[in-house]
Amino acid sequence: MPKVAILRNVPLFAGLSDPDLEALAGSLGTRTFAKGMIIFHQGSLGHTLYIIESGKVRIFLLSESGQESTLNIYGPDDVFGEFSLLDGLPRSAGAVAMEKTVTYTLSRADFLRHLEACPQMAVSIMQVLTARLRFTTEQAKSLAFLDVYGRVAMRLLDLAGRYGMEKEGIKLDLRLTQAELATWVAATRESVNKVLGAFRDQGLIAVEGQTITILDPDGLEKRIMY
Amino acid sequence: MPKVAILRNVPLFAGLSDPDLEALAGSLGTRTFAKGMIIFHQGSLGHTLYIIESGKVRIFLLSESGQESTLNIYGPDDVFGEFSLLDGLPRSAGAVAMEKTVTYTLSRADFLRHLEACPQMAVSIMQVLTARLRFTTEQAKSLAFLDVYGRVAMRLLDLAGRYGMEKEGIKLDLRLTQAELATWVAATRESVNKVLGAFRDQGLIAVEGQTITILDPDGLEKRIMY
DNA sequence: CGTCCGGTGTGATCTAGTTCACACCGGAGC
DNA sequence: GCTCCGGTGTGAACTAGATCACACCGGACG
Repeated sequence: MPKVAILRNVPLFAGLSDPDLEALAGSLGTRTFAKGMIIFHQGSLGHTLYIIESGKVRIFLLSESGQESTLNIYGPDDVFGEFSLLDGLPRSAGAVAMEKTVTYTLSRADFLRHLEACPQMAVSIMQVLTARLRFTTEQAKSLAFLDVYGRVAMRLLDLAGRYGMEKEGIKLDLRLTQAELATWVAATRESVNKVLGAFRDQGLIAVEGQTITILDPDGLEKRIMY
Repeated sequence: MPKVAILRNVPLFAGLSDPDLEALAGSLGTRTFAKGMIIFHQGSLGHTLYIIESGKVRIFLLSESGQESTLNIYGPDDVFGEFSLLDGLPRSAGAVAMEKTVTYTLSRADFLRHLEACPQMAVSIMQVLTARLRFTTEQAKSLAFLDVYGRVAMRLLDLAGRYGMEKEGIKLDLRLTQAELATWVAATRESVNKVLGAFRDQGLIAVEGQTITILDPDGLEKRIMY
Protein backbone atom coordinates (compact mmCIF):
# COMPACT_ATOMS: atom_id res chain seq x y z
CA MET A 1 0.00 0.00 0.00
CA PRO A 2 1.50 3.32 -1.06
CA LYS A 3 2.02 5.89 1.63
CA VAL A 4 -0.18 8.45 -0.01
CA ALA A 5 -3.18 6.14 0.11
CA ILE A 6 -2.70 5.70 3.81
CA LEU A 7 -2.28 9.37 4.49
CA ARG A 8 -5.53 10.18 2.80
CA ASN A 9 -7.37 8.36 5.59
CA VAL A 10 -5.53 10.06 8.41
CA PRO A 11 -7.72 12.75 9.93
CA LEU A 12 -4.68 14.82 10.76
CA PHE A 13 -4.04 15.38 7.09
CA ALA A 14 -7.61 15.80 6.02
CA GLY A 15 -7.97 18.73 3.70
CA LEU A 16 -4.56 18.43 2.14
CA SER A 17 -4.43 18.39 -1.62
CA ASP A 18 -2.90 15.43 -3.44
CA PRO A 19 0.35 17.20 -4.31
CA ASP A 20 0.69 18.27 -0.69
CA LEU A 21 0.14 14.71 0.42
CA GLU A 22 2.75 13.50 -2.04
CA ALA A 23 5.25 15.93 -0.67
CA LEU A 24 4.44 14.93 2.87
CA ALA A 25 4.72 11.25 2.06
CA GLY A 26 8.23 11.91 0.88
CA SER A 27 9.42 12.96 4.31
CA LEU A 28 7.92 10.06 6.18
CA GLY A 29 10.07 7.33 7.64
CA THR A 30 8.89 3.87 8.60
CA ARG A 31 9.33 1.98 11.83
CA THR A 32 8.00 -1.40 12.78
CA PHE A 33 7.54 -2.59 16.34
CA ALA A 34 7.11 -6.14 17.55
CA LYS A 35 4.47 -6.98 20.09
CA GLY A 36 5.38 -5.63 23.51
CA MET A 37 8.07 -3.26 22.27
CA ILE A 38 8.27 0.14 23.88
CA ILE A 39 7.95 2.84 21.26
CA PHE A 40 8.93 5.62 23.60
CA HIS A 41 9.24 6.11 27.34
CA GLN A 42 7.43 8.60 29.50
CA GLY A 43 9.84 11.39 30.32
CA SER A 44 12.09 10.85 27.33
CA LEU A 45 12.80 13.50 24.75
CA GLY A 46 11.87 12.90 21.17
CA HIS A 47 10.39 14.94 18.40
CA THR A 48 8.70 12.30 16.36
CA LEU A 49 5.08 11.91 15.43
CA TYR A 50 3.86 8.42 14.66
CA ILE A 51 1.11 7.46 12.24
CA ILE A 52 -0.19 3.92 12.59
CA GLU A 53 -0.44 1.94 9.41
CA SER A 54 -1.40 -1.31 11.09
CA GLY A 55 -1.38 -2.69 14.61
CA LYS A 56 -2.36 -1.29 17.98
CA VAL A 57 -0.58 0.96 20.41
CA ARG A 58 -1.26 1.57 24.06
CA ILE A 59 -0.45 4.94 25.60
CA PHE A 60 0.22 4.70 29.31
CA LEU A 61 1.37 6.52 32.39
CA LEU A 62 3.82 5.02 34.80
CA SER A 63 3.85 5.82 38.50
CA GLU A 64 7.06 5.91 40.47
CA SER A 65 6.04 2.71 42.20
CA GLY A 66 5.77 1.01 38.83
CA GLN A 67 2.00 1.07 38.54
CA GLU A 68 0.59 1.60 35.08
CA SER A 69 -2.43 3.55 33.94
CA THR A 70 -3.61 3.25 30.36
CA LEU A 71 -4.66 6.51 28.77
CA ASN A 72 -5.70 5.30 25.37
CA ILE A 73 -5.34 2.72 22.69
CA TYR A 74 -4.76 3.75 19.11
CA GLY A 75 -5.22 1.82 15.91
CA PRO A 76 -4.73 2.24 12.14
CA ASP A 77 -4.90 5.83 10.86
CA ASP A 78 -4.51 7.20 14.35
CA VAL A 79 -1.67 9.47 15.23
CA PHE A 80 0.26 9.67 18.49
CA GLY A 81 3.24 11.39 20.04
CA GLU A 82 2.04 14.74 18.84
CA PHE A 83 2.82 16.83 21.94
CA SER A 84 6.51 16.74 21.46
CA LEU A 85 6.12 18.16 18.01
CA LEU A 86 4.72 21.36 19.30
CA ASP A 87 6.49 22.14 22.48
CA GLY A 88 9.89 20.54 22.92
CA LEU A 89 9.06 19.01 26.30
CA PRO A 90 9.59 15.41 27.40
CA ARG A 91 6.96 12.82 26.57
CA SER A 92 4.15 12.99 29.08
CA ALA A 93 3.31 9.33 28.62
CA GLY A 94 4.82 6.16 27.23
CA ALA A 95 3.76 4.12 24.22
CA VAL A 96 3.95 0.37 23.73
CA ALA A 97 2.99 -1.84 20.79
CA MET A 98 0.18 -4.21 21.76
CA GLU A 99 0.81 -6.33 18.69
CA LYS A 100 3.07 -6.09 15.66
CA THR A 101 2.68 -2.49 14.58
CA VAL A 102 3.83 -0.66 11.48
CA THR A 103 4.15 3.10 11.75
CA TYR A 104 5.15 6.04 9.64
CA THR A 105 7.17 8.70 11.38
CA LEU A 106 7.34 12.42 10.90
CA SER A 107 10.04 14.56 12.42
CA ARG A 108 9.47 17.90 14.04
CA ALA A 109 11.51 19.71 11.43
CA ASP A 110 9.63 18.18 8.50
CA PHE A 111 6.36 18.76 10.23
CA LEU A 112 7.03 22.46 10.72
CA ARG A 113 8.19 22.78 7.15
CA HIS A 114 4.97 21.33 5.82
CA LEU A 115 2.92 23.34 8.24
CA GLU A 116 4.38 26.47 6.77
CA ALA A 117 3.68 25.28 3.26
CA CYS A 118 0.07 24.34 3.91
CA PRO A 119 -1.42 26.32 6.75
CA GLN A 120 -4.79 24.64 6.42
CA MET A 121 -3.13 21.67 8.04
CA ALA A 122 -3.14 23.69 11.23
CA VAL A 123 -6.89 23.49 11.48
CA SER A 124 -6.86 19.70 11.29
CA ILE A 125 -4.23 19.55 13.95
CA MET A 126 -6.17 21.79 16.22
CA GLN A 127 -9.16 19.57 15.74
CA VAL A 128 -7.17 16.48 16.59
CA LEU A 129 -5.78 18.16 19.68
CA THR A 130 -9.21 19.35 20.70
CA ALA A 131 -10.63 15.87 20.33
CA ARG A 132 -7.82 14.52 22.48
CA LEU A 133 -8.50 17.16 25.06
CA ARG A 134 -12.16 16.28 25.19
CA PHE A 135 -11.28 12.63 25.58
CA THR A 136 -8.89 13.28 28.42
CA THR A 137 -11.45 15.49 30.10
CA GLU A 138 -13.93 12.63 29.92
CA GLN A 139 -11.28 10.45 31.48
CA ALA A 140 -10.83 12.87 34.36
CA LYS A 141 -14.58 13.10 34.73
CA SER A 142 -14.96 9.36 35.03
CA LEU A 143 -12.16 9.14 37.57
CA ALA A 144 -13.62 11.96 39.61
CA PHE A 145 -17.25 10.88 39.59
CA LEU A 146 -17.67 7.21 38.84
CA ASP A 147 -17.16 4.05 40.86
CA VAL A 148 -15.40 1.04 39.36
CA TYR A 149 -18.61 -0.33 37.84
CA GLY A 150 -19.26 2.94 36.09
CA ARG A 151 -15.71 3.26 34.87
CA VAL A 152 -15.64 -0.24 33.44
CA ALA A 153 -19.02 0.26 31.77
CA MET A 154 -17.84 3.51 30.27
CA ARG A 155 -14.61 2.02 29.02
CA LEU A 156 -16.37 -0.91 27.42
CA LEU A 157 -18.78 1.37 25.60
CA ASP A 158 -15.93 3.58 24.47
CA LEU A 159 -14.01 0.62 23.13
CA ALA A 160 -17.16 -0.72 21.51
CA GLY A 161 -17.54 2.50 19.60
CA ARG A 162 -14.00 2.34 18.33
CA TYR A 163 -13.08 -1.30 17.97
CA GLY A 164 -16.38 -3.10 18.10
CA MET A 165 -17.59 -5.54 15.46
CA GLU A 166 -21.36 -5.59 15.10
CA LYS A 167 -22.51 -9.22 15.23
CA GLU A 168 -25.33 -10.17 17.59
CA GLY A 169 -23.93 -7.79 20.14
CA ILE A 170 -20.81 -5.71 19.75
CA LYS A 171 -17.72 -7.83 19.80
CA LEU A 172 -14.44 -6.38 21.03
CA ASP A 173 -11.59 -8.07 19.22
CA LEU A 174 -8.98 -6.57 21.48
CA ARG A 175 -7.75 -9.60 23.45
CA LEU A 176 -7.82 -7.51 26.58
CA THR A 177 -6.78 -9.24 29.77
CA GLN A 178 -8.46 -8.24 32.99
CA ALA A 179 -5.18 -6.81 34.17
CA GLU A 180 -5.02 -4.55 31.13
CA LEU A 181 -8.57 -3.40 31.58
CA ALA A 182 -7.73 -2.67 35.19
CA THR A 183 -5.04 -0.19 34.14
CA TRP A 184 -7.64 1.53 31.93
CA VAL A 185 -10.01 2.17 34.77
CA ALA A 186 -7.51 2.71 37.57
CA ALA A 187 -8.57 -0.30 39.58
CA THR A 188 -7.18 -3.69 40.53
CA ARG A 189 -7.45 -6.82 38.49
CA GLU A 190 -9.62 -8.39 41.18
CA SER A 191 -12.12 -5.56 41.14
CA VAL A 192 -12.40 -5.70 37.37
CA ASN A 193 -12.97 -9.41 37.63
CA LYS A 194 -15.86 -8.86 39.99
CA VAL A 195 -17.38 -6.16 37.84
CA LEU A 196 -17.16 -8.25 34.70
CA GLY A 197 -18.67 -11.16 36.59
CA ALA A 198 -21.57 -8.99 37.68
CA PHE A 199 -22.12 -7.64 34.19
CA ARG A 200 -22.02 -11.16 32.81
CA ASP A 201 -24.54 -12.39 35.35
CA GLN A 202 -26.84 -9.54 34.45
CA GLY A 203 -26.65 -10.43 30.78
CA LEU A 204 -25.03 -7.13 29.85
CA ILE A 205 -21.94 -8.71 28.35
CA ALA A 206 -20.64 -12.11 27.34
CA VAL A 207 -17.08 -13.18 27.91
CA GLU A 208 -15.17 -15.93 26.20
CA GLY A 209 -11.45 -16.08 26.51
CA GLN A 210 -10.20 -12.55 26.13
CA THR A 211 -12.94 -11.29 23.86
CA ILE A 212 -15.83 -9.44 25.38
CA THR A 213 -19.14 -9.05 23.60
CA ILE A 214 -21.47 -6.29 24.63
CA LEU A 215 -25.00 -7.63 24.58
CA ASP A 216 -26.87 -4.71 26.08
CA PRO A 217 -25.27 -1.31 25.51
CA ASP A 218 -28.24 0.53 27.02
CA GLY A 219 -28.04 -1.52 30.15
CA LEU A 220 -24.37 -0.68 30.47
CA GLU A 221 -25.11 2.97 29.86
CA LYS A 222 -27.40 2.94 32.87
CA ARG A 223 -24.49 1.79 35.01
CA ILE A 224 -22.77 5.05 34.26
CA MET A 225 -24.52 7.14 36.88
CA TYR A 226 -22.61 10.28 37.52
CA MET B 1 -5.84 49.96 29.27
CA PRO B 2 -6.10 49.65 25.50
CA LYS B 3 -6.99 46.24 24.17
CA VAL B 4 -3.81 45.92 22.17
CA ALA B 5 -1.68 46.25 25.27
CA ILE B 6 -3.57 43.41 26.88
CA LEU B 7 -3.37 41.17 23.85
CA ARG B 8 0.37 41.51 23.70
CA ASN B 9 0.62 39.56 26.97
CA VAL B 10 -1.70 36.79 25.91
CA PRO B 11 0.32 33.72 24.98
CA LEU B 12 -2.28 32.72 22.44
CA PHE B 13 -1.40 35.74 20.33
CA ALA B 14 2.32 35.67 20.85
CA GLY B 15 4.14 36.16 17.60
CA LEU B 16 1.55 38.41 16.04
CA SER B 17 2.80 41.68 14.64
CA ASP B 18 1.42 44.98 15.93
CA PRO B 19 -0.80 45.60 12.92
CA ASP B 20 -2.18 42.09 13.23
CA LEU B 21 -2.91 42.69 16.89
CA GLU B 22 -4.64 45.95 16.07
CA ALA B 23 -6.86 44.20 13.58
CA LEU B 24 -7.64 41.46 16.05
CA ALA B 25 -8.41 43.95 18.80
CA GLY B 26 -11.01 45.46 16.52
CA SER B 27 -13.09 42.32 16.47
CA LEU B 28 -13.06 41.75 20.21
CA GLY B 29 -16.14 42.28 22.31
CA THR B 30 -16.19 42.84 26.04
CA ARG B 31 -18.16 41.08 28.73
CA THR B 32 -18.06 41.57 32.46
CA PHE B 33 -19.22 38.98 34.98
CA ALA B 34 -20.07 39.56 38.60
CA LYS B 35 -18.78 37.18 41.26
CA GLY B 36 -20.55 33.86 41.08
CA MET B 37 -22.00 34.37 37.60
CA ILE B 38 -22.01 31.45 35.24
CA ILE B 39 -20.15 32.32 32.06
CA PHE B 40 -21.29 29.23 30.22
CA HIS B 41 -22.80 25.90 31.13
CA GLN B 42 -21.40 22.47 30.48
CA GLY B 43 -23.29 21.00 27.54
CA SER B 44 -24.34 24.31 26.05
CA LEU B 45 -23.45 25.39 22.56
CA GLY B 46 -21.46 28.52 22.03
CA HIS B 47 -18.65 29.58 19.79
CA THR B 48 -16.97 32.20 21.88
CA LEU B 49 -13.44 32.35 23.15
CA TYR B 50 -12.83 34.38 26.29
CA ILE B 51 -9.69 36.26 27.19
CA ILE B 52 -9.41 37.36 30.79
CA GLU B 53 -8.45 40.95 31.37
CA SER B 54 -8.93 40.84 35.13
CA GLY B 55 -10.53 38.50 37.64
CA LYS B 56 -10.57 34.74 38.06
CA VAL B 57 -12.57 32.01 36.42
CA ARG B 58 -13.13 28.46 37.53
CA ILE B 59 -13.67 25.72 34.94
CA PHE B 60 -15.67 22.84 36.32
CA LEU B 61 -17.43 19.61 35.53
CA LEU B 62 -20.86 18.82 36.84
CA SER B 63 -22.06 15.30 37.54
CA GLU B 64 -25.67 14.34 37.07
CA SER B 65 -26.06 14.15 40.82
CA GLY B 66 -24.97 17.74 41.10
CA GLN B 67 -21.43 17.09 42.26
CA GLU B 68 -18.78 19.47 41.02
CA SER B 69 -15.22 18.83 40.01
CA THR B 70 -12.92 21.75 39.34
CA LEU B 71 -10.67 21.33 36.33
CA ASN B 72 -8.75 24.55 36.44
CA ILE B 73 -8.68 28.16 37.51
CA TYR B 74 -7.69 30.84 35.06
CA GLY B 75 -6.56 34.40 35.66
CA PRO B 76 -5.52 37.49 33.69
CA ASP B 77 -4.08 36.85 30.21
CA ASP B 78 -5.42 33.32 30.23
CA VAL B 79 -7.80 32.13 27.59
CA PHE B 80 -10.68 29.70 27.97
CA GLY B 81 -13.58 28.24 26.02
CA GLU B 82 -11.31 27.39 23.14
CA PHE B 83 -12.67 23.95 22.27
CA SER B 84 -15.86 25.23 20.83
CA LEU B 85 -13.94 27.42 18.45
CA LEU B 86 -12.40 24.50 16.72
CA ASP B 87 -15.01 21.82 16.64
CA GLY B 88 -18.58 22.97 16.94
CA LEU B 89 -19.41 20.62 19.80
CA PRO B 90 -21.09 21.51 23.10
CA ARG B 91 -19.00 22.84 25.95
CA SER B 92 -17.31 19.99 27.74
CA ALA B 93 -17.21 21.92 31.01
CA GLY B 94 -18.77 24.95 32.62
CA ALA B 95 -17.17 28.26 33.61
CA VAL B 96 -18.00 30.49 36.54
CA ALA B 97 -16.55 33.82 37.66
CA MET B 98 -14.88 33.49 41.07
CA GLU B 99 -14.82 37.24 41.48
CA LYS B 100 -15.71 40.20 39.32
CA THR B 101 -14.17 39.33 35.98
CA VAL B 102 -13.66 41.37 32.84
CA THR B 103 -13.21 39.44 29.61
CA TYR B 104 -12.69 40.06 25.95
CA THR B 105 -14.57 37.79 23.63
CA LEU B 106 -13.72 36.47 20.20
CA SER B 107 -16.26 34.79 17.97
CA ARG B 108 -15.59 31.70 15.94
CA ALA B 109 -16.07 33.54 12.65
CA ASP B 110 -13.65 36.32 13.54
CA PHE B 111 -11.19 33.82 14.88
CA LEU B 112 -11.16 31.81 11.67
CA ARG B 113 -10.82 34.97 9.62
CA HIS B 114 -7.74 36.03 11.55
CA LEU B 115 -6.34 32.58 11.49
CA GLU B 116 -6.42 32.67 7.72
CA ALA B 117 -4.79 36.06 7.66
CA CYS B 118 -1.96 35.13 10.02
CA PRO B 119 -1.20 31.44 9.94
CA GLN B 120 1.59 31.77 12.46
CA MET B 121 -1.16 32.17 15.01
CA ALA B 122 -1.86 28.48 14.50
CA VAL B 123 1.39 27.51 16.13
CA SER B 124 0.58 29.47 19.28
CA ILE B 125 -2.81 27.88 19.46
CA MET B 126 -1.35 24.44 19.11
CA GLN B 127 1.03 25.25 21.90
CA VAL B 128 -1.76 26.41 24.13
CA LEU B 129 -3.77 23.29 23.37
CA THR B 130 -0.77 21.10 23.99
CA ALA B 131 -0.15 22.76 27.33
CA ARG B 132 -3.76 22.18 28.27
CA LEU B 133 -3.48 18.57 27.25
CA ARG B 134 -0.42 18.07 29.38
CA PHE B 135 -2.17 19.67 32.30
CA THR B 136 -5.22 17.47 31.96
CA THR B 137 -3.02 14.42 31.65
CA GLU B 138 -1.35 15.38 34.91
CA GLN B 139 -4.78 15.67 36.42
CA ALA B 140 -5.71 12.18 35.29
CA LYS B 141 -2.39 10.93 36.57
CA SER B 142 -2.98 12.33 40.02
CA LEU B 143 -6.49 10.90 40.16
CA ALA B 144 -5.28 7.51 39.06
CA PHE B 145 -2.23 7.22 41.28
CA LEU B 146 -2.38 9.51 44.27
CA ASP B 147 -4.26 9.40 47.56
CA VAL B 148 -5.97 12.48 48.91
CA TYR B 149 -2.83 13.71 50.66
CA GLY B 150 -0.89 13.52 47.45
CA ARG B 151 -3.60 15.20 45.42
CA VAL B 152 -3.90 18.09 47.83
CA ALA B 153 -0.13 18.51 47.98
CA MET B 154 0.07 18.50 44.20
CA ARG B 155 -2.73 21.01 43.83
CA LEU B 156 -1.19 23.35 46.36
CA LEU B 157 2.14 23.27 44.60
CA ASP B 158 0.47 23.82 41.24
CA LEU B 159 -1.44 26.81 42.56
CA ALA B 160 1.71 28.11 44.23
CA GLY B 161 3.45 28.14 40.88
CA ARG B 162 0.67 30.09 39.27
CA TYR B 163 -0.83 32.31 41.92
CA GLY B 164 1.73 32.33 44.69
CA MET B 165 3.26 35.45 46.18
CA GLU B 166 6.79 34.93 47.43
CA LYS B 167 6.98 36.27 51.01
CA GLU B 168 8.48 34.09 53.75
CA GLY B 169 6.78 31.10 52.18
CA ILE B 170 4.56 31.16 49.12
CA LYS B 171 1.28 32.82 49.85
CA LEU B 172 -1.82 31.83 47.89
CA ASP B 173 -4.13 34.83 47.61
CA LEU B 174 -6.98 32.76 46.27
CA ARG B 175 -9.47 32.80 49.14
CA LEU B 176 -10.07 29.12 48.58
CA THR B 177 -12.54 27.46 50.88
CA GLN B 178 -11.98 23.87 51.86
CA ALA B 179 -15.08 22.95 49.92
CA GLU B 180 -13.62 24.49 46.76
CA LEU B 181 -10.32 22.78 47.26
CA ALA B 182 -12.23 19.54 47.70
CA THR B 183 -13.73 19.84 44.22
CA TRP B 184 -10.21 20.33 42.87
CA VAL B 185 -8.96 17.07 44.26
CA ALA B 186 -12.12 14.99 43.94
CA ALA B 187 -12.55 14.45 47.65
CA THR B 188 -14.88 15.59 50.40
CA ARG B 189 -14.59 18.77 52.38
CA GLU B 190 -13.95 16.74 55.52
CA SER B 191 -11.05 14.85 54.01
CA VAL B 192 -9.46 18.05 52.80
CA ASN B 193 -9.85 19.47 56.26
CA LYS B 194 -7.97 16.55 57.75
CA VAL B 195 -5.22 16.75 55.15
CA LEU B 196 -4.73 20.47 55.66
CA GLY B 197 -4.70 19.90 59.41
CA ALA B 198 -2.01 17.29 59.02
CA PHE B 199 0.07 19.48 56.73
CA ARG B 200 -0.28 22.37 59.17
CA ASP B 201 0.80 20.22 62.11
CA GLN B 202 3.83 19.10 60.16
CA GLY B 203 4.77 22.69 59.45
CA LEU B 204 4.39 22.30 55.71
CA ILE B 205 1.80 25.01 55.36
CA ALA B 206 0.25 27.79 57.41
CA VAL B 207 -3.42 28.63 57.24
CA GLU B 208 -5.13 31.83 58.28
CA GLY B 209 -8.65 32.45 57.17
CA GLN B 210 -8.83 31.36 53.55
CA THR B 211 -5.26 32.10 52.62
CA ILE B 212 -2.80 29.28 52.65
CA THR B 213 0.92 29.85 52.83
CA ILE B 214 3.25 27.13 51.72
CA LEU B 215 6.17 27.00 54.10
CA ASP B 216 7.96 23.93 52.88
CA PRO B 217 7.47 23.14 49.17
CA ASP B 218 10.01 20.33 49.27
CA GLY B 219 8.22 18.70 52.15
CA LEU B 220 4.98 18.84 50.21
CA GLU B 221 6.69 17.46 47.14
CA LYS B 222 7.64 14.41 49.14
CA ARG B 223 3.98 13.79 49.89
CA ILE B 224 3.41 13.25 46.19
CA MET B 225 4.48 9.66 46.07
CA TYR B 226 3.23 8.02 42.97
C1' DC C 1 3.51 -37.16 29.50
C1' DG C 2 4.21 -33.70 33.37
C1' DT C 3 5.19 -29.00 34.67
C1' DC C 4 5.38 -24.34 34.12
C1' DC C 5 2.98 -20.04 33.57
C1' DG C 6 -0.15 -16.49 32.27
C1' DG C 7 -4.60 -15.66 33.06
C1' DT C 8 -9.10 -16.22 35.70
C1' DG C 9 -12.28 -16.83 39.86
C1' DT C 10 -13.26 -16.01 44.71
C1' DG C 11 -13.24 -15.51 49.40
C1' DA C 12 -11.20 -13.14 54.15
C1' DT C 13 -9.33 -9.15 55.86
C1' DC C 14 -8.04 -4.41 56.09
C1' DT C 15 -8.22 0.55 55.31
C1' DA C 16 -8.71 5.10 53.14
C1' DG C 17 -12.03 7.91 52.59
C1' DT C 18 -17.11 8.88 52.61
C1' DT C 19 -21.18 9.87 55.17
C1' DC C 20 -23.49 11.70 58.92
C1' DA C 21 -23.71 14.28 62.88
C1' DC C 22 -22.86 18.00 65.54
C1' DA C 23 -20.02 21.75 67.95
C1' DC C 24 -17.72 25.92 67.18
C1' DC C 25 -16.31 30.48 65.46
C1' DG C 26 -16.42 35.09 63.34
C1' DG C 27 -18.49 38.32 60.55
C1' DA C 28 -22.77 40.62 58.55
C1' DG C 29 -27.03 42.55 59.34
C1' DC C 30 -30.92 43.55 62.24
C1' DG D 1 -26.71 43.31 71.76
C1' DC D 2 -28.58 38.74 69.36
C1' DT D 3 -29.17 35.81 65.41
C1' DC D 4 -28.13 34.03 61.21
C1' DC D 5 -24.88 31.77 58.11
C1' DG D 6 -20.90 30.37 55.67
C1' DG D 7 -17.04 28.22 56.81
C1' DT D 8 -14.14 25.20 59.92
C1' DG D 9 -12.99 21.23 63.15
C1' DT D 10 -13.71 16.55 64.67
C1' DG D 11 -15.39 12.21 65.95
C1' DA D 12 -18.32 7.50 65.04
C1' DA D 13 -20.14 4.36 61.71
C1' DC D 14 -20.00 2.57 57.33
C1' DT D 15 -18.34 0.92 52.75
C1' DA D 16 -16.04 0.48 48.23
C1' DG D 17 -12.22 -1.19 46.96
C1' DA D 18 -7.42 -2.69 47.86
C1' DT D 19 -4.59 -6.33 49.53
C1' DC D 20 -3.53 -10.95 50.32
C1' DA D 21 -3.98 -15.62 49.66
C1' DC D 22 -5.34 -19.24 47.38
C1' DA D 23 -7.41 -22.75 43.88
C1' DC D 24 -8.19 -23.59 39.19
C1' DC D 25 -7.70 -24.00 34.12
C1' DG D 26 -5.68 -24.37 29.52
C1' DG D 27 -2.06 -23.94 26.51
C1' DA D 28 3.04 -24.01 25.50
C1' DC D 29 7.12 -26.56 25.82
C1' DG D 30 10.59 -29.58 27.73
